[in-house]
Amino acid sequence: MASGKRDHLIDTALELFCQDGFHATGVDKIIETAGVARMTMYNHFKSKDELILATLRRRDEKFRNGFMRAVERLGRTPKDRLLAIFDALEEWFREDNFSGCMFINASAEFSGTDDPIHMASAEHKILMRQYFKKLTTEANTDAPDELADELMLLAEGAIVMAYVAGDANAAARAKATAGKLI
Amino acid sequence: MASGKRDHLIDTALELFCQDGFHATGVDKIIETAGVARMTMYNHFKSKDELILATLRRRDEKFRNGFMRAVERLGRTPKDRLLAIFDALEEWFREDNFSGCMFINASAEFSGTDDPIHMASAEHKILMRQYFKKLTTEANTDAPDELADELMLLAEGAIVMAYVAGDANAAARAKATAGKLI
DNA sequence: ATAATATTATACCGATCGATCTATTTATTA
DNA sequence: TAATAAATAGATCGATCGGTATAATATTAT
Repeated sequence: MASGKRDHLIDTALELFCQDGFHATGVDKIIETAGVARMTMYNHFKSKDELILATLRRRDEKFRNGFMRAVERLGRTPKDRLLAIFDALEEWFREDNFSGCMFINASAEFSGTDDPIHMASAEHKILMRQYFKKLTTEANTDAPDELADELMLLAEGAIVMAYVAGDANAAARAKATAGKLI
Repeated sequence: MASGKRDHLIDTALELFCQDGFHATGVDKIIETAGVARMTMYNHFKSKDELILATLRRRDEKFRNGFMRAVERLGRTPKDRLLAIFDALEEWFREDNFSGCMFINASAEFSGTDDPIHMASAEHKILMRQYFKKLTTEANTDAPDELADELMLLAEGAIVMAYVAGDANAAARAKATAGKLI
């Protein structure tokens, strides 16, 4: 069980980073919450930034997998799944610990385009767009590329409105708008 | 000129907060960059959070004014101005110091819905939406409320894609999508 | 000119930041 | 059981954090 501590550290940091942000979450709090010695953390991660990158990788993996499963659950046919995107968003927004998109938040704190953390966030968005394109392609839409871009804009817009403006109906409105475009 | 120092402090902090974020920007750096004594800052602002709130108020004022003037410049008729929204976004995205939406970034660092800073960010988005509704109403569109919401989703989505994913064409694609909805 | 106000520089506070070192103990594996 | 690796607690580091106290200096208005 060599990686048990490492996994636990990532999960703990993931939760704290989502709750309070990256700069606002100190290493002390992470290791104390994880119940792990300080050097254990620095054995697994060269620096706090490396730990942040590890949490982003895990979040991307967990989030995208969960999102894809939600879309498949909420939409039976390939065409239904295009709109199910926004039902999945709705479920996400209504989670009691919803704290926006971790990657948008990470980009906000690490603004440099060349910053590895910012780049990891960009990569996540690109992967989400790829998934959207897969959905539009499987649904046999004309111009699947264009539609994927449009769905992406609506989805990201809904995330911002839900989180920043506290708009609980953002997902539903984005869904209605997507319906017009499909 | 009692408020000269205060204004200068706000402008300086505004720039630094946009560049590096809120938690990452220390009070020391702000006063040093502004060329102002430490106590001068604490005479005008009770705390760093108060200074942050002041910068957000100024940013909201400056940004919305600038945005409205850009829309009027880029679109002659009320109907043109609906699409000019996205030309204004395009200009913004192409600024060399573009660092995303300050209010989205602020929400990322101050996640509590009841946090004054988060609430100020929410207010900005609400005011932007109100402006969009004014535009859709003046353009005599049917369902101006609904269209304003849709334009808002597209605009926010474009901001995220431009900043996080570095998508330079996000504004243009949002514009094309808006064209279908109008 | 005088009184009130604003701004200055500097020292200081306790707390926390990220990170390193050491020495000891606990697990794992050979 | 012996050798190896992982994890522990705790001290320590220099730097920075947000915020305060003080006393001298400018500025402003009466």
